[in-house]
Amino acid sequence: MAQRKAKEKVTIIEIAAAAGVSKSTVSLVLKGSDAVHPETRDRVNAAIRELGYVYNRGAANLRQARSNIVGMIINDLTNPFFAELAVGIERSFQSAGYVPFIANTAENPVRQAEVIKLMREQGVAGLIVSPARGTPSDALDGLQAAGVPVVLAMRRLPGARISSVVPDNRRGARLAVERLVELGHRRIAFLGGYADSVVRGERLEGFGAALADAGLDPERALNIATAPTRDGGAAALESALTHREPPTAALCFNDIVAFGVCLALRRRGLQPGPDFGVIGFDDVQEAVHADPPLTTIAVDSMGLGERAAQMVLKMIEAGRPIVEEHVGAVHLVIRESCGGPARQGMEKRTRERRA
Amino acid sequence: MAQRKAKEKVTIIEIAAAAGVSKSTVSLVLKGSDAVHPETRDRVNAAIRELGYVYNRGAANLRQARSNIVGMIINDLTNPFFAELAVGIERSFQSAGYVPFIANTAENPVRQAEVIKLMREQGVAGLIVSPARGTPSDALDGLQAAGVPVVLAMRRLPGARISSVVPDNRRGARLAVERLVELGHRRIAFLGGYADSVVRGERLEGFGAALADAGLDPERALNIATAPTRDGGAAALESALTHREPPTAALCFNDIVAFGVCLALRRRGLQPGPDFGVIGFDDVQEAVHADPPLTTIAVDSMGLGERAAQMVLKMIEAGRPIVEEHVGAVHLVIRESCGGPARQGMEKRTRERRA
DNA sequence: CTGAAAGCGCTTACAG
DNA sequence: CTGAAAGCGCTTACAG
Repeated sequence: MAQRKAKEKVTIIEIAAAAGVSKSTVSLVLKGSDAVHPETRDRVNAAIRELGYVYNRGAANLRQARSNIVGMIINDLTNPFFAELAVGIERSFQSAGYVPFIANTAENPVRQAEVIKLMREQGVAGLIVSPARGTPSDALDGLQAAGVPVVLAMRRLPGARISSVVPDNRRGARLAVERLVELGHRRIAFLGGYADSVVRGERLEGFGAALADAGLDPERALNIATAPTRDGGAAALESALTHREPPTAALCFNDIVAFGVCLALRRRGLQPGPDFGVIGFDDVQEAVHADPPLTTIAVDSMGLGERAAQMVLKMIEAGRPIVEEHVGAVHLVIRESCGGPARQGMEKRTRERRA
Repeated sequence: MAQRKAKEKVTIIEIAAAAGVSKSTVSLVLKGSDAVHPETRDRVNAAIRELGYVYNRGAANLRQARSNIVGMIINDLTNPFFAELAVGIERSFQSAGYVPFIANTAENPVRQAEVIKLMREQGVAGLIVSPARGTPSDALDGLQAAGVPVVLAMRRLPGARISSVVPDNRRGARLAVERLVELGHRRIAFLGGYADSVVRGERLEGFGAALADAGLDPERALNIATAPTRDGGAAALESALTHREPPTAALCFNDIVAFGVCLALRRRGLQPGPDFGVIGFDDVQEAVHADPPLTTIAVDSMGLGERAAQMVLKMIEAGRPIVEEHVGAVHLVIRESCGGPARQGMEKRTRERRA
């Protein structure tokens, strides 16, 4: 019995006794109230140090009926793009005095449901979720109905009335197409990504709109859906090139797909850039080191994470749900994979924030 | 007041009333006790569903004096190598019925100390930490003394009596050197990584021992410490090549450094592999897609994560600290960057587990 | 500025 | 198999 824990747990009662005050006073000191005499405060703090007191947040939260823990649920933590989102979120919450907990769903909606339940049982004050693929649009309804602030990050849930923070996918795709058109391309394909992905839908929309604005027919543009992987990208390119009117350039669903496209291109002896224009999406860390360095649409995932956290914080403060959609700015980072001169300046601007 | 939360919180008291039983019975149902009459159980469960009851883990943990939350503290979540570790840990804990929470320290020992404190206040039943660079060896002493199971992952803390799960760095380095020697190299350098890193020390030890076994003088081998980054790798290579007796191959501190070395090599018109042997360490996801595909030492980070979780679980169950060191197997993955024929078979074996 | 008392939502013996 | 009572470690009015 005594060996279970090295020490008995010390509570505010012991602290109160040691400092010669009441529990209430200790509690006030703990929360930094200035209604306590400085000398008393020092005495209490000394006792806390001496006895090795550890604050019990569970007990505090129970009484307070509000917790300082917030959660974030991420679809794929091994993907640096989402890991950065998580880090941005974490940072904002931490500096606001909240305790952020991260959970990973590995793109599994079932696991996601479990994690949501757990977070709720843990009494989170708010939640940010980057939903797993295939998340039903009512997955967060229970939480919302219970008054827990929720915001969606990176991926919207069609049909759900939930705040979201997503990059401007349409505009990003448009910027890419405009660049390609500027370089003289007329047959531009959209390559890779699952057909049912909401994000892909948005990117495809921007793609089509930009094509139309350039006087090109979106209907005739090749649109090939595949897994959002390197292999998927390679397969998409192969398929595109067998077309009777093969494209001369492509906007890829994301950078990973673009890497696959470049790979397949080189396998065929074609050089990404001069021989076939390739533009990615996301500007993952690898993009700048790829061969050739990838032209892509930069999405500031860490910044979006911070924004999402701020939205949750705002709702917690307001004490009521606020539904708002934040669409984050994106910009074209010109490197070498789309042909034309690489402009070092733009690339620097994006990368420096990492340091 | 009524608008703060959409619903009043429903507790087991309401459930008990609705089901016509006492609180205790509801509690038993909640924990799946089989001492409750099936019919009663169903009645309680129905009430739970109808009233939208949410279990309050904080309250439960308070009374139980044991919690089901476990924590993991990761030095750099944006590094996929560590993200995979986290995912492995999470998976094991989850299937054991624990609620794992992840926190990121961004290699900052100060932040790490805060996070440790927070986790402790939250009442974690156990903790896994992949320590930030520069973590003092007594950083976890408080937790340990309080009887909280702790295990170190990936990085040991010299001088601390804490369980750890780390890859076999010495053996990995040895395998790499043996391969290089086998390919005919005699002047082999060790490139990159911070000089004060414990991991680097271990890898360097294996490097030296293997050199000695091959009849080469470890003292004469070039050993250049730099930041563990691409730039660091490139700089290390440049510096190595200016040496009066330049190496013909290198074992790099990790894969990222190796990428930098390859980059610098190509910049000089040298081809990694045929012209200069390069071996990395870790086998990050990028390694297989690099140009050329990187020969490296595979470290199963997800597997190490699972192992670390099991150790924590074991300690929780035992109710007392157990100090043990697990050294995870590593193996050489031969690709193209070290010259010689690439053996596809071996590579496959490593990669398939990801799927 | 400080103290006594009640209560947050559960679990845990202990009766029955 | 079920119920009444106490208690986990805090915070919160409310007195003084």
